[in-house]
Amino acid sequence: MSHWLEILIDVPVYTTFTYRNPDPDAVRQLTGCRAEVPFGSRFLTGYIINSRDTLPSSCPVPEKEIKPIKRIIDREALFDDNHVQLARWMAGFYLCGEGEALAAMLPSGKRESIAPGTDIGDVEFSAKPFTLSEEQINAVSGIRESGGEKPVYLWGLTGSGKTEVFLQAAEEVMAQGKSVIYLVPEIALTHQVEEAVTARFGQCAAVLHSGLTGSRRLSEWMRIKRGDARIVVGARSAVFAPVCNLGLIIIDEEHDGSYKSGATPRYHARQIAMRRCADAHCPLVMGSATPSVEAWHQMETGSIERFTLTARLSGGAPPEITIVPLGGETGALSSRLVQEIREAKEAGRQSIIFLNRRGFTHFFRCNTCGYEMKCRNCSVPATWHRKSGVMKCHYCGWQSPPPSVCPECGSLDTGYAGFGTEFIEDELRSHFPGYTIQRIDTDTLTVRGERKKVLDDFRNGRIDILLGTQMVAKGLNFPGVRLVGIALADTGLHMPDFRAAERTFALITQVAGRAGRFFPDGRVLIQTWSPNNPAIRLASQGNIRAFYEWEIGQRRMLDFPPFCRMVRLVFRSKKAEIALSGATGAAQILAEKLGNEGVLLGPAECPISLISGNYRHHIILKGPQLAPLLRAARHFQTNYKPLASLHIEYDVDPVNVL
DNA sequence: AGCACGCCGACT
DNA sequence: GTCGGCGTGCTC
Repeated sequence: MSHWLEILIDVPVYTTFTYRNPDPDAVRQLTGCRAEVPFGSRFLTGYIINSRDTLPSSCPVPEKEIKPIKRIIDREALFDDNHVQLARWMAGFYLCGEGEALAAMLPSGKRESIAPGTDIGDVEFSAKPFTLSEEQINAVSGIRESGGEKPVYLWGLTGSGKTEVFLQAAEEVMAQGKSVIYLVPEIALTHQVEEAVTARFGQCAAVLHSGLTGSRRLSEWMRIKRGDARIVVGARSAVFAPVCNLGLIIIDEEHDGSYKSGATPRYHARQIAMRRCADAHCPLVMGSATPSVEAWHQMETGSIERFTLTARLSGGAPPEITIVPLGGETGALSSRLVQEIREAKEAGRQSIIFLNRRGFTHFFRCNTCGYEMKCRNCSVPATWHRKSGVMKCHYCGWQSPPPSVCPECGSLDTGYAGFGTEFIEDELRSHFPGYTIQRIDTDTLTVRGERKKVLDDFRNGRIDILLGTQMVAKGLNFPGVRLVGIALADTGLHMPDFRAAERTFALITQVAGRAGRFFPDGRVLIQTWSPNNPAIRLASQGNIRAFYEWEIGQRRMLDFPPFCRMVRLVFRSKKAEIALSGATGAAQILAEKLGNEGVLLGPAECPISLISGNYRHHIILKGPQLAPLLRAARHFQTNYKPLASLHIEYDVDPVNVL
C-alpha cells in the first residue's frame, strides 16, 4: 500500500532520502528493516524509517526520477521508532548525520574498532543470591527509589561489592517484567560479567559487543528485540540494545574512557544512557572506585545520588602503598622494588609489575646533535622493540630498522631512553633467574586464548611475576598476589591533556586495587620521578576525596570541564597548508557565530600534529552552555563545504584532546 | 563517504 | 596528441 519509503543512509549528509517501493501491495512491515538501495553510482545499505503513500513534501526530486530500492534485507524489523528518535537526537547532539547515528546503533553498522583487550578475566562474585551488607541494601533501595529522577552512583573500592548491588537491582527490575542493560568498558570484561549474569539469570541473558561475528551479533540483537533476552551485557554500543521495556541501565567502571566512541559519531555511552533512562523513566546506576571528575562533581552538587561502599568483602585489607622516588639507581627497577619482589616470592606469594608502555625503549636519540627518531607518518617517537628488532610507531604501525648511527649527523654517540615492558622483562630475568616471569601486552599475545592460559597459570601459582600494560590492571583478581609494583607512574602525567591527572590517579588506584584483596598484607610500590605530584601522592595515600577536591579546584581555576562544555573540531589533511587554512577559515566563521556565548581556542596544531600522514589542526569551542556551541558548529557544518582533501571531525564533550 | 565529471601537466 | 592528477559537486 505504501509507495514511498523514507530511508536513512550511513553517509555524512543531513537528510533522509525517498525511494520507490517496488512492491507497494505486499502486506509487510518495512519500517525498521534495512534495504539495499542505489545511491549515486553504487549500492548501499539504507534504513527504512517510514513508509507512506504520499510523497513527502521535503523530497526535492521529481516523482518520476525517484529510484526504487533494490531489495529488502531483513525478514523482520531491526529497529523501531524509539531508535529513530534516539538517532535524531544523537545527530543533533553529536553533530553527525542521522544515518550515521542510526548505523552506529545497529548490529550491522560499520564495525567499531576492536579495542585490544584480554579475552578472559575472572569472576569476583558467586552465582548464588548474596547476603548483602547494610550499605549494599541501602544502595539497592536507592536505585529502586531513584525512579529515573536522578542517576545513582556506587562509589567503592575494588571488592567493595558493587557487582552484587548491580545484580540485585537487576533482579528486582526483571521481576517486574522489565529489561536491563549492563555496560562494561571492554569486551574483555563482558566475559566475566556475562558468566555471572548467565549463572544468575540463565537464558534470558544476552551479550552484545563488536567482538562477536556479524551473524552472532544480529541473532543476539533479535533475541533482545523479541524479548527473549531481558538482560544484556556488553561494551559501549550495547547501550543501544533494543530491549523491550527498559527498566535499568548499569554502567560499571564509569570512569573508563572506552565509553566514549573514538569514531564518528563520537558518542558517550553515559550520555546515551542518561537519555534513554530519562525517556523510559527508569533508573541509571553507575559505579567505580575512581569516578570521572564530572560524575564526582555532580555527586557533590547533588545531581547524582551517591552511595558509598566501604566494606572490603573478600577478607583482605587495603594495601600498604609506598612511593619510591626514582633517581640514583641504575636500570628501571629500584633496589626497593627488587627486594620486595624477592620477599613476596620467599613468602610463597606473587607479584604484578605494571607499566603502561610497550616495547623495549621509547626513544632513540643522538647525544651529539639532539636528533630524536620519530615515526615517518606521525609526530610521535618510534619505540624500539628489541625482540622483533625494529623501531615501531604505536599510532600507525610504521616500522623501520633501528639506526646504528645518528641518521642526522652520523654520530656514533646515540642512545635509547624511556623503558617499556620489554625492558622491564629483561631486567627482571637478570635479577631473578630462577623465577617464572610472564609478560602480557599486545606484543606477547598473538594467539587467541593465550591470555586466558597465562592468567590461569598466574592464578594457579605457576607464575611468580606477571608483568604487563593495562591488561594486568583491569578487572583481574588474583588471590596469591602480595605485591603490585608500578614501574613508572609518570607515563600519562605529562600529556598535554586536561585529563592527564585524572587518568593517572585512576590508573594508579585501579592497579593498586589488585593487591591485597585476599590477604591483609598487600603491598604496592609506586616508582615515580614526581613523588610530590598531587595525583600520585594522593593515590598513594588512598585519599580519593582529596584528589577530587584538588582536581576540581584546578578545573575551576582553568575553566575546564565540568565548569564548561567543549566542542572540538579537528581539521586533518595530507597537506599541512590545507589543514591549517581550513582551520583558520573555520575559526572566523565559528567565532562570528559564537559571539559572546563562548570562547574559541585556536586554531592550533593538535598536540599530536601528524597521525598516519595526516596533518592535524584543531579548534576548541568552550562555554558555560553546550547549546550555543552546538549551534555555531552546526551552522558551520551545514554552510561550509570543505575541500575533499580536508576532513573535519566533530567531537562534542571530548574525552581527550590530543 | 565515495564516486563521477571536468579541466590542466608529463608521457607512450 | 592522450593518461591521469585531484578540485567540485551530488547522491532520492
